Amino acid sequence: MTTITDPKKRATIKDVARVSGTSSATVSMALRKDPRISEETRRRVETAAVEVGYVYNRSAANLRNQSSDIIGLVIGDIANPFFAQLSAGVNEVLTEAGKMLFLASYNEDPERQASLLSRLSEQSVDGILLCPAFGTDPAMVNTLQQWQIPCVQLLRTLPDSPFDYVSTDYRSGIDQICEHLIALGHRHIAFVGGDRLHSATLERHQGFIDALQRHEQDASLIFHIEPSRRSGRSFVETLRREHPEVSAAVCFNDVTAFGMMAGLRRLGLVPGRDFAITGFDNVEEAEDRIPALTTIDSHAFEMGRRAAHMLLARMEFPDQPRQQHILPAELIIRGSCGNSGALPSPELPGDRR
Amino acid sequence: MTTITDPKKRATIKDVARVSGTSSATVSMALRKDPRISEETRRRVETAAVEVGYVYNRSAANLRNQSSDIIGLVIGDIANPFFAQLSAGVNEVLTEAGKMLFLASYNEDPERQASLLSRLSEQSVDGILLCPAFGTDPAMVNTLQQWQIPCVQLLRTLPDSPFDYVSTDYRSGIDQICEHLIALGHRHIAFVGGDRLHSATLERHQGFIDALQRHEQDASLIFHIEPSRRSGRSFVETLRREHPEVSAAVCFNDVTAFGMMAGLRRLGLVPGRDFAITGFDNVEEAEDRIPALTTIDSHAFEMGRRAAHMLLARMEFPDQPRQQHILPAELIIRGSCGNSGALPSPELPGDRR
DNA sequence: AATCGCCGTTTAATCGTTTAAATTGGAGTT
DNA sequence: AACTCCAATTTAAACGATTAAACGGCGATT
Repeated sequence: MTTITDPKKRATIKDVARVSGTSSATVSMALRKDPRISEETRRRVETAAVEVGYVYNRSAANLRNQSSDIIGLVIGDIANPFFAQLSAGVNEVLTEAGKMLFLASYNEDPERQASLLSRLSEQSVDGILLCPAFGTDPAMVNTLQQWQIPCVQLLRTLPDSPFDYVSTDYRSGIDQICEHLIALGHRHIAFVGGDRLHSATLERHQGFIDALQRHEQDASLIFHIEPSRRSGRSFVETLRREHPEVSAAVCFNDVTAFGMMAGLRRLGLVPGRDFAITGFDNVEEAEDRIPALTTIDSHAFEMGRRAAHMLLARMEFPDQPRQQHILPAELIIRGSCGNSGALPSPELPGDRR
Repeated sequence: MTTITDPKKRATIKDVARVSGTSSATVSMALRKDPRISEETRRRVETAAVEVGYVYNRSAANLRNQSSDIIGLVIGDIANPFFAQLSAGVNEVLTEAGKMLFLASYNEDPERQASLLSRLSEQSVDGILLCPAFGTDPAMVNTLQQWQIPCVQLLRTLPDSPFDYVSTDYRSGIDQICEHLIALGHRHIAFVGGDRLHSATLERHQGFIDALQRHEQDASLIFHIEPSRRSGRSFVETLRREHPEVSAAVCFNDVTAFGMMAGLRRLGLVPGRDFAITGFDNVEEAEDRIPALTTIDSHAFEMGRRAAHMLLARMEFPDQPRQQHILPAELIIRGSCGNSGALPSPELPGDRR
């Protein structure tokens, strides 16, 4: 019914101009509701746009505007529930702000990270949320600065980074956990998990060492296994064999703790009674495990939201002073360390019979 | 040291042309290693590009090429570990193919889905991976077709959809589960979870009804609660009160099953002994729960990979016949239904004392 | 009646890359 | 010497939206 030049190609503002009897400039302004265009013309343009099935071409607009309304989210692994939660928080804020999200998951490979970052700069993304890989080339910081893309860093630091930063207080979190375990009477505590020594690992180590030394305990039992369920499970045997005196394990994160709990059961030990286990993150599963896991809430979703807000602010005011926000680590005491009032309890009715 | 016109603005092929003493066309071709450009010139161009800090401008290239090397992944909720796994699979294949990934998570809101899809078309994405929301306007299918964007549908069907499709055999999965439960002697079985009646829910219902009717059992106990941990947990009480005869629950997914297991414990019941529970998905947690969860593996990661491959194929051959791939549902028998040889077992050593 | 101002619209240049077509400079043929 | 051919490069025209500047028309002012 309409006069589109070629049904194969998508309609442009010129087509809309032709059908509405105006010029392309008018169409451009009308569609963006520029007050300089009269109400009446605007309506005419709008109906014409619908009629020809006009679809806004952002590539063209981006080229002209030197911007894209796209944000890049650069993370280690989207399959990790922690990052997934974080992404959901980021997504919520950015959707509201009308931005699209590039998911750049580099699988903990710094080279892939580098190529993803280049790609983002080629796309003229308006901003980057970066959780840098362990092994990131320190020169990357300069490169990012040269690109002049607003950037907020997450969870892991980089040497001499000038970027805004959002994280959880890992050090204090682990410190609190250790204090809790020491108060419960544990005298031989191990730290388990964290094979990549980025800041998120080192800060945990620091918290561990601080607390143990404060109480004049041995802080040398740090084991660098991959922080996963599988590794946690198989590591238990090694730990029991080589360090039978250890009565409590501070795990890098919740999944490592779950793995260790399973490993203990396999050896006939009951976590929370025969051995204390703690986690970090407070994923959903932590609450209804048996025993429920004592852990630190790291507020992944909220952190994603914060970081996104911070990036939007940085985009608006590129020259404002560097922002930094460390979310407090919140200790959540449940049953996995025993003697805390949570064990034995109705959570384990099966054990009673 | 170099002659960039304005240090504020990023260098273009023209800058590279000037510095290398060639033309912009030569630069364009040289950088893409077009064989028409001599080896020597290419090298000259390449060093000049590095010298001026040239960054490829994809907005410009996209405009000219009418393509973007971007794929849109449209899903319900990235925080859902199932979708997170799926995304990881998609990401793996697409990264390898040099595509970027738009994460479009619509939070189970069909309107947000619609606006995300428009946005994707505006961006001229090269393809879309769509897991459609419950409540998707049936006209959306036509709209998508008009946009002429290659599209692969995931997990959920749409009426009269012409798109390629990848999913798991939900129906057969639930059917197998029911057969298993019936063989174990259960005579009053409930289906729990699935508040949105998209195909992924209806197919499960169908499997449930098929199997139960085949054995002349009552197939009417279908409860439409939100398929989450929390809902599963609180639903147990209702179920026990209103249908005390029910001895087994077929859950919509694993997390609902975990919730129900926790709910049972709270009532002093031991899942796998006093009541049978099954899940769907086989998330990591299913394996080291106590008791371990009998479930169906739905291969989320692999499904993501498949869908991505299918989309790439569709992009290459837009006119090939419609592809469809239903991954077989694989029943994994563990301890949560009792009497299956898995209970009592060394998995529950704590109970023995 | 001439001038000014203003509103609504159009003209035309621009963003940076790609590519069909034109051009240049040799080498090879007759 | 005049020709063709070919390879290597350049010219110039797109792609579609944006926007500064120009324009036309009309009412108000002097």
